[in-house]
Amino acid sequence: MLDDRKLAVLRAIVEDYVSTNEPVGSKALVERHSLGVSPATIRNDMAVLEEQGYITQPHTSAGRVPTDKGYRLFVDRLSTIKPLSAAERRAIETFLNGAYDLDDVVSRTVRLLAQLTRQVAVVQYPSLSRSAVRHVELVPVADQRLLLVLITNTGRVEQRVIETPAPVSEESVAHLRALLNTCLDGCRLAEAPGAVADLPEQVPPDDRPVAATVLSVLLETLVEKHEEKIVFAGAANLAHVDFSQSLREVLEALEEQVVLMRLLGEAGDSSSLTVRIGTENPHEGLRSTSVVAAGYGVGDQALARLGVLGPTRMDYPGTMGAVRAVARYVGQILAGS
Amino acid sequence: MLDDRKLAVLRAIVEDYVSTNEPVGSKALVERHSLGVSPATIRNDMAVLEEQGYITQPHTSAGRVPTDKGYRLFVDRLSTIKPLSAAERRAIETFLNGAYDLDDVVSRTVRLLAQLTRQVAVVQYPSLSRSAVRHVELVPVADQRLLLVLITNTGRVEQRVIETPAPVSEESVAHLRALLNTCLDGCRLAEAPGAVADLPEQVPPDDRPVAATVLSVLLETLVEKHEEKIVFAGAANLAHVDFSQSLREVLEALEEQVVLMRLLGEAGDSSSLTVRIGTENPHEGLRSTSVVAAGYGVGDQALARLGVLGPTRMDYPGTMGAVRAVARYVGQILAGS
DNA sequence: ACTTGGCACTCAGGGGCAAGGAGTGCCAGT
DNA sequence: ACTGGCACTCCTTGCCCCTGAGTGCCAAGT
Repeated sequence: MLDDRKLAVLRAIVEDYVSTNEPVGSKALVERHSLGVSPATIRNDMAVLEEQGYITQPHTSAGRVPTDKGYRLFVDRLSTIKPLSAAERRAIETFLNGAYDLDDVVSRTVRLLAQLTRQVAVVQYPSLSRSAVRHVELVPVADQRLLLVLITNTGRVEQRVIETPAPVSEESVAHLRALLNTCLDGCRLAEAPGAVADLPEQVPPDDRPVAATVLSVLLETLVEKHEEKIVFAGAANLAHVDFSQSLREVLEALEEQVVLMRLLGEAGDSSSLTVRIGTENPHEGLRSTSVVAAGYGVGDQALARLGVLGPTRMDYPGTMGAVRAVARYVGQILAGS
Repeated sequence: MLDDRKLAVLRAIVEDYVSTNEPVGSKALVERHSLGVSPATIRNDMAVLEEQGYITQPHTSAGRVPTDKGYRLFVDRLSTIKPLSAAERRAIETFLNGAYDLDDVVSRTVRLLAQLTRQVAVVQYPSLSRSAVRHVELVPVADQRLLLVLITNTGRVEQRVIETPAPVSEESVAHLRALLNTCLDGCRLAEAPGAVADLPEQVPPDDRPVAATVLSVLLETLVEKHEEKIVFAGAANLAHVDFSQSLREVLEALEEQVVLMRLLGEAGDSSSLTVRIGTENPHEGLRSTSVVAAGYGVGDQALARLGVLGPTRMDYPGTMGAVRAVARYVGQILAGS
């Protein structure tokens, strides 16, 4: 029902509109792309495309603008992900290689991605529950206070201060620490509750209340909290775009952790690259923005996601290329550290 | 040279302009404020105020608008800091009391301040070099790898992985850890280099290379890095303000850590409340914004600063009240934890 | 020496109007 | 099935004029 030329017309409309930000007319199209037919023919094709809902005109006697549905078709069938230039690859490498801890990796990544795409970048911290334990440390800091430090294989470090119900001896702490490490070493955090289930039994009866407290804090830290740590950068890039809706709504959405989380979507396997266009987004205030997101992680399994948010009128092939490249590279960095 | 009535006129102009965002004329002034004189008189006063540079008119036949100099006079001599309402105080308390670690305190604070003032809030993490050591932990995580964890009296936790030049025994680590804690306990980080200067001499010769490595990493962590960790929130509040300059410039400035740091100014004593108006700001892109900032900390000494950025046309008394209240409260929270 | 009312002047903002131009839909011809 | 021609729509721009808010100045009053 849509022959090749109509698809080519749609592609041309998307490309022109993205680069000029102005409704594109039939005459301009034949001039800028060598379609080999006359404007009138294009007009007929456009009428069909409009009827099917792929494009629309802001008002009679204006050119055409792609609809969300039009962008969707473009992304799915009419475009290919554009690989980064050599210079861009080098930039990623040099910029990310300087990072010295997880915080630094994430903050560099988000700034890099924002700069690369000239849009708003969003990066989720590696999910705790999908990471594995590298080391658990238990340090007495006061009479009835322990510091719990948890280090994951993604370099993430969590700490919590624990108030113990009773004073604990150095030896008890050492014993508990050893037990914890034995139970948990290399264990995925999501499986931690199971791994420590029978731990209390291995503790001397006197220390059981303390052990219970420590365990409950530990599990709470892993499961409940921080699952949703997420940052963004590049808000300045929104400023020169004129949204149909208010810029304020978009900024507000960006400052809500929960919204950001849902925006990136669920982490699937590492290589998944997803595009959400306009109203496909799960948030009201982002009706006129699109999100390009990818999972990243150390192996096949994605630990978390990162992506880019911009106007629906964005350069999808280029953005997808950048997001994919950065996601891969961050994965390598995390694996290597 | 400026009699009482002229000052009253200036105050009225500032207040009206802040609330209406429109140049204020002589007639409107006498109507809204009971000045007891006629518009013509006010006009004469205005002419004087304009000549002296406190107000200006966007164009002939428009009302007057305060200049930076006018706001400065207003802040210095014509206004008093407005205390928060009981409801606002309660809001601060309940919102901040739920925090469970430093990250959480800071992120809650910045969001709270943004909401309270309806502007952009900026909060600097407690400066490392001004904090004191509460505990140093040294954990072997692999054959030639140690994890260094540093806990400060502000609840800040820093960690670094250290590659040692040679394998280290458990005992050596324990010994080194004990030494470090003896030297550093309660010590201000800024004084740490002095405190550990003679530490290598107390280490057995075999362990000296390792000790040296650990020390260099420790000092590097304290001094070099992280000094400038800083966050902001509430960018959405900028959206409905129309800046004379581009919004983009402001957003860009906000995303530069260095600029933010200079914006808040140097931490002085705890109670200092500073206001920077328009061109008094050290950054080009922020010519038409003002910053209200205060130090916060556990004792008299400020550990860091926090503040608010908004258009020069802001409610100074209210903003100053909010910033001061939040700064005090955060200090209490940190001291108590 | 201030203060005041009166008055002429300035200028941004908005409505109305016409010209220009980009783009469309439709139709008849090839 | 494509194309050229043509009438039509309607946004945009520029222009003009008017209105209203606000000013500066002056002369008179206290």
